[in-house]
Amino acid sequence: MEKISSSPQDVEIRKGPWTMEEDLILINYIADHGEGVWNTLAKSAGLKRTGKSCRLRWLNYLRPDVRRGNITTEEQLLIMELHAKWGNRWSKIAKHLPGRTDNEIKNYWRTKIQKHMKQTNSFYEQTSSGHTSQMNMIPPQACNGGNPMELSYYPPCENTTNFSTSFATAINENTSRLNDTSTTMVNQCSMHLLALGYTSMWLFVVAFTQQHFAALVSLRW
DNA sequence: AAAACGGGCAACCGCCCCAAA
DNA sequence: GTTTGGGGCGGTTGCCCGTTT
Repeated sequence: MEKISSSPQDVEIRKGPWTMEEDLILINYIADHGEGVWNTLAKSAGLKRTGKSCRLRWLNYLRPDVRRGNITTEEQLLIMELHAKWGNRWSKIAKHLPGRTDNEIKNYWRTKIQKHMKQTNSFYEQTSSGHTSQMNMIPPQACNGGNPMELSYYPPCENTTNFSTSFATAINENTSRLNDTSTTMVNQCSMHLLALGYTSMWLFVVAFTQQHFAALVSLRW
């Protein structure tokens, strides 16, 4: 597991899990000197680790304000809402959850929420064939600011109020952005019709989700 | 009891950005 | 204007451990 690699300068770099001794060295060094240039810090502290490794260990695990333990329901909803807004911008999302790290949120999303969404998708495939594909086809800019002309996969969202707000905002932003760039009336009309299409589709999605909300929430996380 | 499997999570990797030289 | 080094970030890997067969 733990391995030591050597560079041409014969500097041993440790990899793998951190030991308690290493943790203590890092904590004590930062307590005395504060966070500085991480590469320099690693050398000065006598740690045979890269600066990046030290930084990661400190930020994700050793920092005193790191919150450990289960993600609460409030945090869970916030993560879903912010992910709907920003996509996989984990560090940005983490800034809104005090004490939580981007790594933790990322892991949580991948292990819990993505799993749940797969369950939800299979539920829809079983109960309403034909609707699932529409559920998943919403504009990518609602989550990541992508090309409004492209449709892509996005998982269904239970928090319809928050997500519909962000989606509506995205539609408005997108429409105004298109207005800025369109040079002809024809193009503008086409873009408005496109946005209108998205809005109609979204209204359908909301209605459909509300109709099946009881079934949705009955699914275990 | 033991092997297989799967989930959770810490840690690493590679890319990108930015500031200083 | 170019180079270089540090930091930040998202994606991925691999180990540990509990559960299932």
